[in-house]
Amino acid sequence: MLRRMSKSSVSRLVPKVPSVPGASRRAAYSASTKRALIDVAEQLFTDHGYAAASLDQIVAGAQVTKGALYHHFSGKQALFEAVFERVESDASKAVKKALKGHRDDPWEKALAGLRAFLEVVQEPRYRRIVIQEGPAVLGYERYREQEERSTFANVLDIVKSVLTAGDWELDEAMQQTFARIFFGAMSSAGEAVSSSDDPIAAAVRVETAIGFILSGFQVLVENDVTLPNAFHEDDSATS
Amino acid sequence: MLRRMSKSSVSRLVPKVPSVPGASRRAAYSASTKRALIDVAEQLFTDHGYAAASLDQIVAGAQVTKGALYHHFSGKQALFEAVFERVESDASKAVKKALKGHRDDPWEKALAGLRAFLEVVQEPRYRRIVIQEGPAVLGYERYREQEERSTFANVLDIVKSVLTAGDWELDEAMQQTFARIFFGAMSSAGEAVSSSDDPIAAAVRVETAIGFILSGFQVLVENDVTLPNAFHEDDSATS
DNA sequence: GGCACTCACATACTGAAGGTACGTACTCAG
DNA sequence: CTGAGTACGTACCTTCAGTATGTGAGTGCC
Repeated sequence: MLRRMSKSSVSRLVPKVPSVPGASRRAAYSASTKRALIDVAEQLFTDHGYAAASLDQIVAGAQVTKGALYHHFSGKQALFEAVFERVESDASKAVKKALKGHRDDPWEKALAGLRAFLEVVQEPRYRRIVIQEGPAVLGYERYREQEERSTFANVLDIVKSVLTAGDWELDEAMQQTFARIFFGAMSSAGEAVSSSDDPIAAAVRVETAIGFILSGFQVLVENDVTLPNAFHEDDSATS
Repeated sequence: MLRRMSKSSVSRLVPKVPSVPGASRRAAYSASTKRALIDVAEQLFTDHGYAAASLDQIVAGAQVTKGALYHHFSGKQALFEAVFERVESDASKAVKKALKGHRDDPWEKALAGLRAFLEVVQEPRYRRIVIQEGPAVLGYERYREQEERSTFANVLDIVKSVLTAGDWELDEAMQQTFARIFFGAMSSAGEAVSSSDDPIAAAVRVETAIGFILSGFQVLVENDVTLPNAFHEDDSATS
Protein backbone atom coordinates (compact mmCIF):
# COMPACT_ATOMS: atom_id res chain seq x y z
CA MET A 1 0.00 0.00 0.00
CA LEU A 2 2.83 2.38 -0.72
CA ARG A 3 1.63 3.93 -3.96
CA ARG A 4 1.17 7.30 -2.41
CA MET A 5 1.46 9.95 -5.04
CA SER A 6 0.73 7.70 -7.97
CA LYS A 7 -2.46 9.34 -9.18
CA SER A 8 -2.19 12.80 -7.80
CA SER A 9 1.27 13.65 -9.01
CA VAL A 10 0.53 12.48 -12.52
CA SER A 11 -2.94 13.78 -13.15
CA ARG A 12 -3.05 17.02 -11.19
CA LEU A 13 0.25 18.35 -9.96
CA VAL A 14 2.56 17.88 -12.89
CA PRO A 15 0.68 20.02 -15.41
CA LYS A 16 0.71 22.99 -13.09
CA VAL A 17 4.28 22.94 -11.88
CA PRO A 18 5.67 25.84 -13.93
CA SER A 19 3.47 28.37 -12.18
CA VAL A 20 6.26 30.15 -10.32
CA PRO A 21 9.55 29.44 -12.06
CA GLY A 22 11.76 31.00 -9.44
CA ALA A 23 10.46 29.00 -6.53
CA SER A 24 11.45 25.47 -5.75
CA ARG A 25 9.55 22.50 -7.01
CA ARG A 26 8.19 21.71 -3.59
CA ALA A 27 6.84 25.19 -3.17
CA ALA A 28 5.23 24.95 -6.58
CA TYR A 29 3.61 21.66 -5.71
CA SER A 30 2.43 23.04 -2.41
CA ALA A 31 0.91 26.13 -3.98
CA SER A 32 -0.76 23.94 -6.54
CA THR A 33 -2.49 21.74 -3.97
CA LYS A 34 -3.54 24.78 -2.00
CA ARG A 35 -5.09 26.30 -5.09
CA ALA A 36 -6.79 23.03 -5.90
CA LEU A 37 -8.33 22.96 -2.44
CA ILE A 38 -9.59 26.51 -2.77
CA ASP A 39 -10.93 25.80 -6.24
CA VAL A 40 -12.88 22.75 -5.21
CA ALA A 41 -14.06 24.38 -1.98
CA GLU A 42 -15.33 27.40 -3.87
CA GLN A 43 -17.31 25.15 -6.15
CA LEU A 44 -18.80 23.01 -3.39
CA PHE A 45 -19.53 25.94 -1.10
CA THR A 46 -21.29 27.68 -3.96
CA ASP A 47 -23.30 24.64 -4.97
CA HIS A 48 -24.29 23.19 -1.61
CA GLY A 49 -23.50 25.86 0.97
CA TYR A 50 -20.96 25.90 3.76
CA ALA A 51 -22.57 23.40 6.11
CA ALA A 52 -23.56 20.89 3.45
CA ALA A 53 -20.14 20.83 1.81
CA SER A 54 -18.11 18.29 3.78
CA LEU A 55 -14.35 18.31 4.06
CA ASP A 56 -14.31 14.76 2.79
CA GLN A 57 -15.97 15.88 -0.41
CA ILE A 58 -13.57 18.76 -0.77
CA VAL A 59 -10.40 16.76 -0.29
CA ALA A 60 -11.77 14.04 -2.56
CA GLY A 61 -12.44 16.63 -5.25
CA ALA A 62 -8.94 18.01 -4.89
CA GLN A 63 -7.55 14.49 -4.88
CA VAL A 64 -5.77 14.93 -1.58
CA THR A 65 -6.51 13.93 2.01
CA LYS A 66 -7.46 15.80 5.11
CA GLY A 67 -3.86 15.89 6.17
CA ALA A 68 -3.11 18.18 3.28
CA LEU A 69 -6.07 20.37 4.06
CA TYR A 70 -5.10 20.82 7.67
CA HIS A 71 -1.55 21.50 6.66
CA HIS A 72 -2.60 24.49 4.60
CA PHE A 73 -5.57 25.69 6.62
CA SER A 74 -6.33 25.70 10.29
CA GLY A 75 -9.82 24.36 9.68
CA LYS A 76 -12.95 24.53 7.60
CA GLN A 77 -13.63 28.14 8.44
CA ALA A 78 -10.15 29.21 7.39
CA LEU A 79 -10.67 27.46 4.09
CA PHE A 80 -13.93 29.29 3.63
CA GLU A 81 -12.20 32.53 4.41
CA ALA A 82 -9.64 31.90 1.71
CA VAL A 83 -12.42 31.26 -0.76
CA PHE A 84 -14.27 34.32 0.45
CA GLU A 85 -11.25 36.55 0.00
CA ARG A 86 -10.71 35.40 -3.54
CA VAL A 87 -14.32 35.86 -4.56
CA GLU A 88 -14.41 39.26 -2.95
CA SER A 89 -11.14 40.24 -4.53
CA ASP A 90 -12.34 39.26 -7.97
CA ALA A 91 -15.56 41.19 -7.50
CA SER A 92 -13.72 44.23 -6.28
CA LYS A 93 -11.40 44.15 -9.27
CA ALA A 94 -14.31 43.92 -11.66
CA VAL A 95 -15.99 46.94 -10.13
CA LYS A 96 -12.76 48.87 -9.92
CA LYS A 97 -12.12 48.18 -13.56
CA ALA A 98 -15.50 49.62 -14.47
CA LEU A 99 -14.72 52.73 -12.48
CA LYS A 100 -11.67 53.62 -14.54
CA GLY A 101 -12.08 56.50 -16.88
CA HIS A 102 -14.80 58.25 -14.93
CA ARG A 103 -12.62 60.62 -12.99
CA ASP A 104 -14.45 63.62 -14.37
CA ASP A 105 -18.16 62.95 -13.82
CA PRO A 106 -18.87 61.41 -10.43
CA TRP A 107 -22.49 60.72 -11.32
CA GLU A 108 -21.52 58.72 -14.35
CA LYS A 109 -18.93 57.01 -12.23
CA ALA A 110 -21.57 56.05 -9.71
CA LEU A 111 -23.83 54.60 -12.36
CA ALA A 112 -20.95 52.70 -13.94
CA GLY A 113 -20.05 51.23 -10.59
CA LEU A 114 -23.65 50.30 -9.99
CA ARG A 115 -23.89 48.49 -13.30
CA ALA A 116 -20.70 46.59 -12.65
CA PHE A 117 -21.86 45.61 -9.20
CA LEU A 118 -25.19 44.41 -10.54
CA GLU A 119 -23.24 42.17 -12.88
CA VAL A 120 -21.04 40.80 -10.15
CA VAL A 121 -23.89 40.11 -7.78
CA GLN A 122 -25.47 37.80 -10.29
CA GLU A 123 -22.57 35.38 -10.07
CA PRO A 124 -23.74 32.43 -7.98
CA ARG A 125 -20.48 32.26 -6.08
CA TYR A 126 -20.71 35.89 -4.99
CA ARG A 127 -24.34 35.54 -3.95
CA ARG A 128 -23.80 32.38 -1.99
CA ILE A 129 -20.37 32.89 -0.49
CA VAL A 130 -20.24 36.61 0.14
CA ILE A 131 -23.81 37.72 0.66
CA GLN A 132 -25.64 34.68 1.89
CA GLU A 133 -23.14 32.67 3.92
CA GLY A 134 -20.43 35.22 4.59
CA PRO A 135 -21.92 36.95 7.63
CA ALA A 136 -22.98 33.72 9.30
CA VAL A 137 -19.78 31.77 8.71
CA LEU A 138 -17.22 34.48 9.34
CA GLY A 139 -19.21 36.30 11.96
CA TYR A 140 -20.20 39.86 11.31
CA GLU A 141 -16.94 41.29 12.59
CA ARG A 142 -14.63 39.43 10.26
CA TYR A 143 -17.15 39.75 7.45
CA ARG A 144 -17.06 43.46 7.79
CA GLU A 145 -13.28 43.63 7.97
CA GLN A 146 -13.09 41.82 4.67
CA GLU A 147 -15.71 43.94 2.98
CA GLU A 148 -14.13 47.06 4.33
CA ARG A 149 -11.07 46.71 2.18
CA SER A 150 -12.66 45.46 -1.00
CA THR A 151 -16.16 46.08 -2.30
CA PHE A 152 -17.11 48.53 0.38
CA ALA A 153 -13.95 50.49 -0.36
CA ASN A 154 -15.22 50.89 -3.90
CA VAL A 155 -18.57 52.15 -2.73
CA LEU A 156 -16.91 54.54 -0.35
CA ASP A 157 -14.79 55.81 -3.19
CA ILE A 158 -17.85 56.45 -5.32
CA VAL A 159 -19.75 58.08 -2.51
CA LYS A 160 -16.88 60.40 -1.75
CA SER A 161 -16.67 61.39 -5.39
CA VAL A 162 -20.36 62.21 -5.47
CA LEU A 163 -20.38 64.02 -2.16
CA THR A 164 -17.36 66.16 -2.91
CA ALA A 165 -18.91 67.08 -6.22
CA GLY A 166 -20.86 69.75 -4.37
CA ASP A 167 -17.86 71.02 -2.44
CA TRP A 168 -19.28 69.51 0.69
CA GLU A 169 -17.47 69.37 3.95
CA LEU A 170 -18.47 66.04 5.45
CA ASP A 171 -16.52 64.29 8.15
CA GLU A 172 -15.30 60.78 7.62
CA ALA A 173 -17.99 59.23 9.79
CA MET A 174 -20.76 60.82 7.76
CA GLN A 175 -19.21 59.72 4.51
CA GLN A 176 -18.96 56.21 5.88
CA THR A 177 -22.59 56.36 6.84
CA PHE A 178 -23.65 57.34 3.35
CA ALA A 179 -21.44 54.63 1.92
CA ARG A 180 -22.97 52.05 4.28
CA ILE A 181 -26.43 53.02 3.22
CA PHE A 182 -25.67 52.80 -0.46
CA PHE A 183 -23.75 49.61 -0.01
CA GLY A 184 -26.64 47.99 1.76
CA ALA A 185 -29.04 49.29 -0.82
CA MET A 186 -26.99 47.86 -3.63
CA SER A 187 -26.46 44.52 -1.94
CA SER A 188 -30.15 44.10 -1.31
CA ALA A 189 -31.04 45.32 -4.75
CA GLY A 190 -28.47 43.01 -6.21
CA GLU A 191 -29.97 40.08 -4.41
CA ALA A 192 -33.39 41.03 -5.70
CA VAL A 193 -31.98 41.22 -9.19
CA SER A 194 -30.21 37.89 -9.13
CA SER A 195 -33.14 36.02 -7.63
CA SER A 196 -35.68 37.61 -9.95
CA ASP A 197 -37.49 35.73 -12.68
CA ASP A 198 -36.24 38.31 -15.15
CA PRO A 199 -32.89 39.56 -13.91
CA ILE A 200 -32.40 41.94 -16.79
CA ALA A 201 -35.66 43.75 -16.23
CA ALA A 202 -34.99 43.80 -12.52
CA ALA A 203 -31.55 45.28 -13.09
CA VAL A 204 -33.12 47.99 -15.21
CA ARG A 205 -35.58 48.78 -12.43
CA VAL A 206 -32.77 49.00 -9.91
CA GLU A 207 -30.80 51.30 -12.15
CA THR A 208 -33.84 53.46 -12.62
CA ALA A 209 -34.58 53.66 -8.93
CA ILE A 210 -31.05 54.38 -7.81
CA GLY A 211 -30.62 56.77 -10.68
CA PHE A 212 -33.65 58.60 -9.43
CA ILE A 213 -32.31 58.74 -5.91
CA LEU A 214 -29.05 60.08 -7.24
CA SER A 215 -31.01 62.69 -9.17
CA GLY A 216 -32.53 63.89 -5.93
CA PHE A 217 -29.07 64.08 -4.51
CA GLN A 218 -27.86 66.02 -7.47
CA VAL A 219 -30.65 68.55 -7.22
CA LEU A 220 -29.89 69.16 -3.57
CA VAL A 221 -26.20 69.48 -4.26
CA GLU A 222 -26.67 71.91 -7.11
CA ASN A 223 -29.03 74.03 -5.04
CA ASP A 224 -26.50 74.16 -2.21
CA VAL A 225 -28.79 72.50 0.26
CA THR A 226 -26.81 71.48 3.30
CA LEU A 227 -27.32 68.58 5.62
CA PRO A 228 -29.86 69.11 8.36
CA ASN A 229 -27.33 69.53 11.10
CA ALA A 230 -30.09 70.32 13.53
CA PHE A 231 -30.12 66.60 14.26
CA HIS A 232 -26.71 66.96 15.83
CA GLU A 233 -27.76 69.51 18.41
CA ASP A 234 -30.52 67.95 20.49
CA ASP A 235 -33.56 65.71 20.40
CA SER A 236 -36.04 68.40 21.16
CA ALA A 237 -38.87 67.16 18.97
CA THR A 238 -39.30 63.56 20.03
CA SER A 239 -42.97 62.81 19.53
CA MET B 1 -35.25 4.93 37.36
CA LEU B 2 -38.87 5.75 36.82
CA ARG B 3 -39.00 9.29 38.15
CA ARG B 4 -39.77 10.67 34.76
CA MET B 5 -41.59 13.94 35.16
CA SER B 6 -40.44 14.59 38.69
CA LYS B 7 -38.44 17.74 38.11
CA SER B 8 -39.90 19.09 34.94
CA SER B 9 -43.54 18.97 35.86
CA VAL B 10 -42.96 20.61 39.20
CA SER B 11 -40.47 23.34 38.42
CA ARG B 12 -41.48 24.40 34.95
CA LEU B 13 -44.75 23.12 33.64
CA VAL B 14 -47.09 23.60 36.53
CA PRO B 15 -46.77 27.34 36.90
CA LYS B 16 -47.71 27.86 33.27
CA VAL B 17 -50.65 25.55 32.95
CA PRO B 18 -53.44 28.15 32.94
CA SER B 19 -52.22 29.65 29.69
CA VAL B 20 -55.15 28.47 27.59
CA PRO B 21 -58.10 27.74 29.85
CA GLY B 22 -60.30 26.23 27.20
CA ALA B 23 -57.83 23.65 26.01
CA SER B 24 -57.10 20.41 27.74
CA ARG B 25 -54.32 20.03 30.27
CA ARG B 26 -52.26 17.95 27.86
CA ALA B 27 -52.44 20.62 25.23
CA ALA B 28 -51.47 23.24 27.77
CA TYR B 29 -48.46 21.25 28.88
CA SER B 30 -47.49 20.65 25.29
CA ALA B 31 -47.68 24.31 24.38
CA SER B 32 -45.66 25.15 27.44
CA THR B 33 -42.79 22.84 26.53
CA LYS B 34 -42.84 24.08 22.98
CA ARG B 35 -42.57 27.64 24.18
CA ALA B 36 -39.77 26.68 26.54
CA LEU B 37 -37.87 25.15 23.67
CA ILE B 38 -38.27 28.23 21.54
CA ASP B 39 -37.29 30.47 24.43
CA VAL B 40 -34.09 28.61 25.18
CA ALA B 41 -33.26 28.18 21.51
CA GLU B 42 -33.67 31.90 20.91
CA GLN B 43 -31.29 32.64 23.73
CA LEU B 44 -28.64 30.15 22.66
CA PHE B 45 -28.90 30.98 18.97
CA THR B 46 -28.47 34.62 19.84
CA ASP B 47 -25.54 34.06 22.16
CA HIS B 48 -23.56 31.44 20.29
CA GLY B 49 -24.98 31.29 16.78
CA TYR B 50 -26.86 28.54 15.01
CA ALA B 51 -24.00 26.11 14.47
CA ALA B 52 -22.47 26.50 17.91
CA ALA B 53 -25.74 26.04 19.76
CA SER B 54 -26.19 22.29 20.13
CA LEU B 55 -29.52 20.58 20.51
CA ASP B 56 -28.26 18.97 23.70
CA GLN B 57 -27.71 22.40 25.21
CA ILE B 58 -31.13 23.54 24.10
CA VAL B 59 -33.05 20.59 25.48
CA ALA B 60 -31.02 20.74 28.69
CA GLY B 61 -31.91 24.40 29.06
CA ALA B 62 -35.57 23.65 28.51
CA GLN B 63 -35.34 20.71 30.91
CA VAL B 64 -36.60 18.23 28.37
CA THR B 65 -34.96 15.65 26.10
CA LYS B 66 -34.42 15.40 22.39
CA GLY B 67 -37.52 13.27 22.14
CA ALA B 68 -39.59 16.28 23.07
CA LEU B 69 -37.78 18.48 20.61
CA TYR B 70 -38.29 16.10 17.72
CA HIS B 71 -41.89 15.69 18.70
CA HIS B 72 -42.54 19.39 18.24
CA PHE B 73 -40.11 20.19 15.45
CA SER B 74 -38.88 18.24 12.47
CA GLY B 75 -35.30 19.21 13.20
CA LYS B 76 -32.87 21.91 14.18
CA GLN B 77 -33.67 24.08 11.20
CA ALA B 78 -37.39 23.98 11.92
CA LEU B 79 -36.68 25.06 15.47
CA PHE B 80 -34.60 27.94 14.16
CA GLU B 81 -37.40 28.90 11.84
CA ALA B 82 -39.83 29.06 14.73
CA VAL B 83 -37.44 31.33 16.60
CA PHE B 84 -36.90 33.39 13.48
CA GLU B 85 -40.60 33.89 12.95
CA ARG B 86 -41.14 35.08 16.49
CA VAL B 87 -38.25 37.53 16.40
CA GLU B 88 -39.38 38.84 13.06
CA SER B 89 -42.95 39.08 14.22
CA ASP B 90 -41.99 41.06 17.30
CA ALA B 91 -39.86 43.40 15.24
CA SER B 92 -42.62 43.92 12.75
CA LYS B 93 -45.10 44.71 15.48
CA ALA B 94 -42.76 47.26 17.02
CA VAL B 95 -42.31 49.06 13.73
CA LYS B 96 -45.98 48.86 12.92
CA LYS B 97 -46.80 50.35 16.25
CA ALA B 98 -44.53 53.30 15.56
CA LEU B 99 -46.25 53.83 12.24
CA LYS B 100 -49.65 54.41 13.78
CA GLY B 101 -50.86 57.95 13.79
CA HIS B 102 -48.87 59.06 10.77
CA ARG B 103 -51.51 58.54 8.14
CA ASP B 104 -51.37 62.15 7.10
CA ASP B 105 -47.70 62.97 6.56
CA PRO B 106 -45.88 60.16 4.74
CA TRP B 107 -42.51 61.80 5.30
CA GLU B 108 -43.00 61.86 9.03
CA LYS B 109 -44.25 58.32 8.81
CA ALA B 110 -41.08 57.27 7.04
CA LEU B 111 -38.88 58.88 9.64
CA ALA B 112 -40.89 57.34 12.46
CA GLY B 113 -40.56 53.93 10.86
CA LEU B 114 -36.85 54.46 10.41
CA ARG B 115 -36.39 55.36 14.04
CA ALA B 116 -38.35 52.34 15.19
CA PHE B 117 -36.36 50.06 12.92
CA LEU B 118 -33.10 51.48 14.17
CA GLU B 119 -34.26 50.58 17.65
CA VAL B 120 -35.22 47.06 16.70
CA VAL B 121 -32.02 46.37 14.82
CA GLN B 122 -30.01 47.02 17.94
CA GLU B 123 -31.53 44.05 19.69
CA PRO B 124 -28.92 41.29 19.68
CA ARG B 125 -31.48 38.66 18.82
CA TYR B 126 -32.63 40.50 15.70
CA ARG B 127 -29.09 41.16 14.55
CA ARG B 128 -27.93 37.62 15.04
CA ILE B 129 -30.98 35.59 14.11
CA VAL B 130 -32.59 37.62 11.38
CA ILE B 131 -29.79 39.54 9.73
CA GLN B 132 -26.69 37.54 10.34
CA GLU B 133 -27.76 33.91 10.39
CA GLY B 134 -31.15 34.03 8.73
CA PRO B 135 -30.09 33.96 5.10
CA ALA B 136 -27.52 31.22 5.62
CA VAL B 137 -29.66 28.93 7.77
CA LEU B 138 -32.99 29.28 6.03
CA GLY B 139 -31.60 29.74 2.57
CA TYR B 140 -32.30 32.93 0.74
CA GLU B 141 -35.61 31.76 -0.62
CA ARG B 142 -37.26 30.97 2.70
CA TYR B 143 -35.57 33.94 4.30
CA ARG B 144 -37.16 36.20 1.78
CA GLU B 145 -40.59 34.62 2.12
CA GLN B 146 -40.49 35.34 5.83
CA GLU B 147 -39.29 38.90 5.43
CA GLU B 148 -41.81 39.52 2.71
CA ARG B 149 -44.73 39.29 5.08
CA SER B 150 -43.26 41.08 8.07
CA THR B 151 -40.60 43.76 8.19
CA PHE B 152 -40.36 44.15 4.46
CA ALA B 153 -44.10 44.62 4.31
CA ASN B 154 -43.70 47.57 6.62
CA VAL B 155 -41.04 49.12 4.45
CA LEU B 156 -43.17 48.56 1.40
CA ASP B 157 -46.03 50.27 3.15
CA ILE B 158 -43.89 53.28 3.95
CA VAL B 159 -42.45 53.46 0.48
CA LYS B 160 -45.87 53.34 -1.08
CA SER B 161 -47.03 56.14 1.17
CA VAL B 162 -44.11 58.28 0.17
CA LEU B 163 -44.35 57.49 -3.51
CA THR B 164 -48.06 58.10 -3.76
CA ALA B 165 -47.58 61.40 -1.99
CA GLY B 166 -46.64 62.85 -5.35
CA ASP B 167 -49.57 61.27 -7.17
CA TRP B 168 -47.20 58.94 -8.90
CA GLU B 169 -48.25 56.10 -11.05
CA LEU B 170 -45.70 53.37 -10.36
CA ASP B 171 -46.28 49.74 -11.09
CA GLU B 172 -45.99 47.19 -8.33
CA ALA B 173 -42.59 45.96 -9.47
CA MET B 174 -41.11 49.43 -9.31
CA GLN B 175 -42.53 50.03 -5.86
CA GLN B 176 -41.07 46.74 -4.75
CA THR B 177 -37.73 47.79 -6.16
CA PHE B 178 -37.73 51.01 -4.20
CA ALA B 179 -38.77 49.13 -1.10
CA ARG B 180 -35.98 46.59 -1.59
CA ILE B 181 -33.45 49.36 -1.89
CA PHE B 182 -34.61 51.15 1.21
CA PHE B 183 -34.90 47.93 3.11
CA GLY B 184 -31.35 46.98 2.27
CA ALA B 185 -30.16 50.45 3.11
CA MET B 186 -31.84 50.35 6.48
CA SER B 187 -30.63 46.84 7.29
CA SER B 188 -27.08 47.73 6.49
CA ALA B 189 -27.31 51.04 8.27
CA GLY B 190 -28.87 49.30 11.22
CA GLU B 191 -26.03 46.86 11.37
CA ALA B 192 -23.56 49.72 11.27
CA VAL B 193 -25.45 51.39 14.08
CA SER B 194 -25.61 48.38 16.32
CA SER B 195 -21.98 47.44 15.86
CA SER B 196 -20.76 50.99 16.31
CA ASP B 197 -18.77 52.15 19.31
CA ASP B 198 -21.34 54.87 19.84
CA PRO B 199 -24.67 53.53 18.63
CA ILE B 200 -26.55 56.69 19.49
CA ALA B 201 -24.30 58.94 17.45
CA ALA B 202 -24.35 56.41 14.63
CA ALA B 203 -28.13 56.31 14.71
CA VAL B 204 -28.20 60.09 14.46
CA ARG B 205 -25.92 59.97 11.45
CA VAL B 206 -28.12 57.38 9.78
CA GLU B 207 -31.21 59.45 10.43
CA THR B 208 -29.47 62.49 9.01
CA ALA B 209 -28.31 60.67 5.90
CA ILE B 210 -31.60 58.98 5.14
CA GLY B 211 -33.44 62.15 5.98
CA PHE B 212 -31.31 63.90 3.43
CA ILE B 213 -32.02 61.28 0.81
CA LEU B 214 -35.72 61.62 1.54
CA SER B 215 -35.35 65.36 1.15
CA GLY B 216 -34.00 64.82 -2.33
CA PHE B 217 -36.97 62.65 -3.03
CA GLN B 218 -39.32 65.25 -1.70
CA VAL B 219 -37.85 67.97 -3.87
CA LEU B 220 -38.23 65.83 -6.95
CA VAL B 221 -41.77 64.92 -6.06
CA GLU B 222 -42.83 68.47 -5.40
CA ASN B 223 -41.28 69.63 -8.65
CA ASP B 224 -43.16 66.91 -10.54
CA VAL B 225 -40.03 65.25 -11.78
CA THR B 226 -40.93 61.89 -13.21
CA LEU B 227 -38.89 58.73 -13.32
CA PRO B 228 -36.44 58.49 -16.20
CA ASN B 229 -38.51 56.02 -18.15
CA ALA B 230 -36.05 56.19 -20.98
CA PHE B 231 -34.35 53.28 -19.30
CA HIS B 232 -37.33 51.14 -20.14
CA GLU B 233 -37.16 51.71 -23.86
CA ASP B 234 -33.76 50.56 -25.01
CA ASP B 235 -30.13 50.35 -24.06
CA SER B 236 -28.93 52.76 -26.72
CA ALA B 237 -26.17 54.41 -24.71
CA THR B 238 -24.17 51.53 -23.37
CA SER B 239 -20.62 52.80 -23.16
C1' DG C 1 -65.84 4.15 36.48
C1' DG C 2 -63.05 1.01 33.88
C1' DC C 3 -60.50 0.60 29.55
C1' DA C 4 -58.29 0.99 25.20
C1' DC C 5 -55.96 4.39 22.75
C1' DT C 6 -53.10 8.09 21.72
C1' DC C 7 -50.34 11.87 22.71
C1' DA C 8 -46.19 13.77 24.70
C1' DC C 9 -42.53 12.84 25.84
C1' DA C 10 -37.81 9.84 27.58
C1' DT C 11 -33.91 6.61 26.45
C1' DA C 12 -30.52 4.47 23.74
C1' DC C 13 -28.35 4.20 19.70
C1' DT C 14 -26.30 5.35 14.89
C1' DG C 15 -23.81 7.61 11.27
C1' DA C 16 -21.60 11.49 9.61
C1' DA C 17 -18.45 15.05 9.89
C1' DG C 18 -14.84 18.15 11.86
C1' DG C 19 -10.70 17.84 14.05
C1' DT C 20 -6.21 15.53 15.94
C1' DA C 21 -2.00 12.60 16.57
C1' DC C 22 1.33 10.56 14.44
C1' DG C 23 3.84 8.38 10.74
C1' DT C 24 6.36 8.83 6.32
C1' DA C 25 8.14 9.89 1.68
C1' DC C 26 10.10 13.45 -0.74
C1' DT C 27 12.90 17.66 -1.22
C1' DC C 28 16.68 20.66 -0.50
C1' DA C 29 20.68 22.83 1.84
C1' DG C 30 25.25 21.85 3.20
C1' DC D 1 25.56 12.03 0.58
C1' DT D 2 23.01 13.03 4.60
C1' DG D 3 20.34 15.22 8.09
C1' DA D 4 16.41 18.06 8.65
C1' DG D 5 12.14 19.83 7.63
C1' DT D 6 8.26 20.14 4.65
C1' DA D 7 4.09 18.30 2.74
C1' DC D 8 1.46 15.52 2.98
C1' DG D 9 -1.21 10.39 4.22
C1' DT D 10 -3.51 7.25 7.73
C1' DA D 11 -6.00 6.07 11.66
C1' DC D 12 -8.50 7.53 15.29
C1' DC D 13 -11.35 10.48 18.41
C1' DT D 14 -15.22 13.41 19.63
C1' DT D 15 -19.14 15.87 18.93
C1' DC D 16 -23.61 16.28 17.32
C1' DA D 17 -27.92 15.92 14.43
C1' DG D 18 -31.09 12.57 13.72
C1' DT D 19 -33.72 7.94 14.57
C1' DA D 20 -35.94 3.90 16.57
C1' DT D 21 -38.35 2.45 20.18
C1' DG D 22 -40.28 2.32 24.75
C1' DT D 23 -43.59 4.17 28.29
C1' DG D 24 -46.58 6.51 31.35
C1' DA D 25 -50.04 10.05 31.82
C1' DG D 26 -54.52 12.02 29.68
C1' DT D 27 -58.57 11.44 27.19
C1' DG D 28 -62.65 9.77 24.90
C1' DC D 29 -65.92 6.05 24.98
C1' DC D 30 -68.83 2.67 27.00
